[in-house]
Amino acid sequence: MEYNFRDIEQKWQAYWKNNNTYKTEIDPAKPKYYVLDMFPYPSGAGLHVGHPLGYIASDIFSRYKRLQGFNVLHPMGYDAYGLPAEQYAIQTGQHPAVTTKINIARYREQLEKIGFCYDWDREIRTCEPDYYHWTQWAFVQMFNHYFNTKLQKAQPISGLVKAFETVGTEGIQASCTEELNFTSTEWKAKSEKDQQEILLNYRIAYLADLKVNWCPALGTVLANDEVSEGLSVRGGHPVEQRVMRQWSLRVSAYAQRLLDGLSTIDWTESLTETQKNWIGRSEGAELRFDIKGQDFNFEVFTTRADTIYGVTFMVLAPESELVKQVTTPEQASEVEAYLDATKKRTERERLADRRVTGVFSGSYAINPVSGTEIPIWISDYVLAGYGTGAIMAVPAHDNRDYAFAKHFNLPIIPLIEGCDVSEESLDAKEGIMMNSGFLNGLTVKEAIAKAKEYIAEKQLGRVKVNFRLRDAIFSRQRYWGEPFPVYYKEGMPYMLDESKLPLELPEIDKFLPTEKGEPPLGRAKNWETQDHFPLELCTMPGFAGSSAYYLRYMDPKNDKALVSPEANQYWRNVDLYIGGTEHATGHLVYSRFWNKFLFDLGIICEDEPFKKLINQGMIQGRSNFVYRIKDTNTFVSLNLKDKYETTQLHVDVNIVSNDILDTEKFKNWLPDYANAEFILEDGKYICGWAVEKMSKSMYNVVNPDDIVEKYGADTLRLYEMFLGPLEQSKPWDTNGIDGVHRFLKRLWSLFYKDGNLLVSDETPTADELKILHKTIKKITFDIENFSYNTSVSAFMICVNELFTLKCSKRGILEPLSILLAPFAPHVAEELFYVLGNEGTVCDAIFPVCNEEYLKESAIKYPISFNGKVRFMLELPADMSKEDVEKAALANELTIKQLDGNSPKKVIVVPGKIVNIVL
RNA sequence: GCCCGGAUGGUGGAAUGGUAGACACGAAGGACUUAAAAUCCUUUGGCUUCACGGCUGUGCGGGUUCAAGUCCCGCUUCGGGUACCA
Repeated sequence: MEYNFRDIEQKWQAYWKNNNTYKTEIDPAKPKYYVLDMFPYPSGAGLHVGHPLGYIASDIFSRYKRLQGFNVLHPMGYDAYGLPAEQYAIQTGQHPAVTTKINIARYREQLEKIGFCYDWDREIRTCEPDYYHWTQWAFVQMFNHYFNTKLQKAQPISGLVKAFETVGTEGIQASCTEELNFTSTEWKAKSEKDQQEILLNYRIAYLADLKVNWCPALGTVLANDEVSEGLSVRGGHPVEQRVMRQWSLRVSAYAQRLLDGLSTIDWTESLTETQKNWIGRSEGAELRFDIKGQDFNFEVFTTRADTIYGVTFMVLAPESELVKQVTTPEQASEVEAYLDATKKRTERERLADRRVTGVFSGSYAINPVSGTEIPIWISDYVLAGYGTGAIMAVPAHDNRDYAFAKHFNLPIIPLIEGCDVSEESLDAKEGIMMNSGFLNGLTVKEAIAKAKEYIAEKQLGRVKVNFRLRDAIFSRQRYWGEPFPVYYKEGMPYMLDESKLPLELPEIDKFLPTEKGEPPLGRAKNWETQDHFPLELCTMPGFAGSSAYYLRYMDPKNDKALVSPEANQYWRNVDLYIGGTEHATGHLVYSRFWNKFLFDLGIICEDEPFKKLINQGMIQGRSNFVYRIKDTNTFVSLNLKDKYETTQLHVDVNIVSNDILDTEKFKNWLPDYANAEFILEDGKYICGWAVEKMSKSMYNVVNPDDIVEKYGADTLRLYEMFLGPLEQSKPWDTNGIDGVHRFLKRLWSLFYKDGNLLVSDETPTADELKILHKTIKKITFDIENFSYNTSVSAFMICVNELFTLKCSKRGILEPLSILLAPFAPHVAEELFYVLGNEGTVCDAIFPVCNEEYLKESAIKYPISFNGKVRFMLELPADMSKEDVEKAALANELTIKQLDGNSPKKVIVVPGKIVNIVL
């Protein structure tokens, strides 16, 4: 009987479905384990072979944990809202809900073919009302809470209102957009509208006028992580800065907790680093500068308080509100012109062209420490959104200030002994201070500390921590997203009552903005409350639905709550999360924020959502090339191409095998090539190759369905793991897949020969047991360490050795089939079944290594001289160190090597090696 | 610029400081076959030797060590992230 993977895989996939093998329920008798994949966006292109890499890895771990007796939660769903479906809808008129449904069906079909152990009863789709009900609900909670900076947690906004009523802003410790000051009397005197406006300054979900990334091509604003180098991450369209009234989430309030939490979770170092940089904590001082001849002052943030004596000018961001106040009448027209010019420049232009630009405001500030007068300039190299939007410039020790000073011919005062600032600034925090009054003679490090102390003591400012992390802009002027549960009364936003949730996405006639330029929801009929208050026209961004989806899997059908306390307390949080690094500063920040917020509310019991996180590498494409001789339809094989003048052309990798082109398929591939002729080498056409991004245009996309069709799901699973370390990026190269398939056939041949079952009940020999237990040990270790490529090797070695011994004994093959089940579940099920077992291999018990079987009676010692191995010497395993040394020295080959000399030293590592130093 | 991660045969890759190249692909040779496929066996880092063997070898240059792909220092180079963040 042949290894008929098609029948086997069909049979067991049907069995799993019919027997609910992967249905998961709360079971207090068992320890839980939650394994999660980053759920996919169901694109129209379907899955390519890169997608399953992480899914296979998590599937192996899920199955392994189950075999070890854990109650494993391993769900899958779809991140179903998003731009591509809507762009497609604009082009074709096809409703995004329809295309999304089709795409999901395709994904599901592809995923099922690979044999994952997902509990499909828990599937979620972010675009379904019973799911986004809870996205909207969470938003309402964020609106109703503020962040208490003293408690470092979210608190009901009602508490803040109470405080305003009794003491005003006195002693308020709340994260806010801007510092406000008013008394309780003032608060009470305000209109409802004004009070609401003030509360927006504190709410965790708030509406505010913000400088945002506006993408005209997509017709929407984007969050910081959705923009890279002035272009939208999706589509690569230019992005410009605009001030718009937008919903935002006060993620920045959680900056410190997001940072602290990183040390409590087991993520890769590179990922925690990326998040740390994104959060960007910097410790420094906020320093107050008076303005000459005026009765107001302003503050700057600096991490280099030690350089206060080197400040030769100040710079304000063009958007800073101070600009108006400091501009003198004489400079007004020049400043005006500059502001106009900068406004016209897009973010991209500013980044591409780093010319030094700026204008003098006409005013002078007073150095609070030295008392000197320093000019105040305006320049776009200072960002309005960071710190106070104003800086003190120290050209000698900051390269940006240096460039500015050189350009406008401003003084440069060096502050470090022996430094040369004639060509460039000295930015490093090292050296001994000079020209710095009370700081002279100190090291930079000491000076920073002393200066901060001084500033605090003299009340010139205060010690301050700044974060780079910004609030997340939460409005999108698009259709295909969650509607906000928001209506407007006198222009102020109010939340819908929870009983009105979910607020369902309405139908519209066209997926485009209205003639008035409103978002697409402006087209919806009766888009208002029962009392005729208008509803919000924006929808939520992509990360809204993905921020708490892992919680919903715990209790996906609950219509009373996001997750019940029982389900949450049992499943707690994700034990193992596998996905790509591209979410490092987006989803993985927002999810942690969202989780912490719900934790503050007592809805969930864990402060961090993902305990352990592994990033699978990207699967790159491996493109193949053919070489057409110029002006002909003749193609020349790779190693002969240099003899001709050729053009390199991409060829579909699916008609190439082991870099050999199927010339007949090539002729049928594209009409142009129907009459192609070939110059072959050794009767074959060899293609060139290169590693490129996997994309349609490179003709290097490989569909997992094709691999499953040709080799079976088990081969695909094993091969994807065999390709290399999980976390490493690697090209998809089908060249090695035959070896993995051969392995399965060889395994099969231990069970069957010529259609007869070979399995016997004979007692296994010591050698056979050693092979088995060596493999158990290795596989267990490798799974725990996610070293799946070496596991596959270990299986191959095991089967090769059993094959050599012609071992078909049940006592070996049965544990082996269980061991293999996480990796190749279909064939494992079948083999487990033919061995006479009932039910599924999923309910078996993972074999445990018995060290007794691994004991060796003899060890082959490599005998090395000065570290170079010269020969092997077999000695009893229990021989003492001294006896090993004696035996090694007494050996005639040693005597020959020594050549009459006596060794200087002999190193014996018992069980390992002998090194003789000459 | 800054922060991470790499660099090992023709290819993918393996190697708790202890025999570098496991396992696999590819290639070469052979068996079976009318033939092909499939399967099985042998060889396969480089140089050298009839052979035993020897020399050399993990991007480059140093160092630590009885022993270095592995640890340390200094480079080269390729990926990834991030950036007027004061």
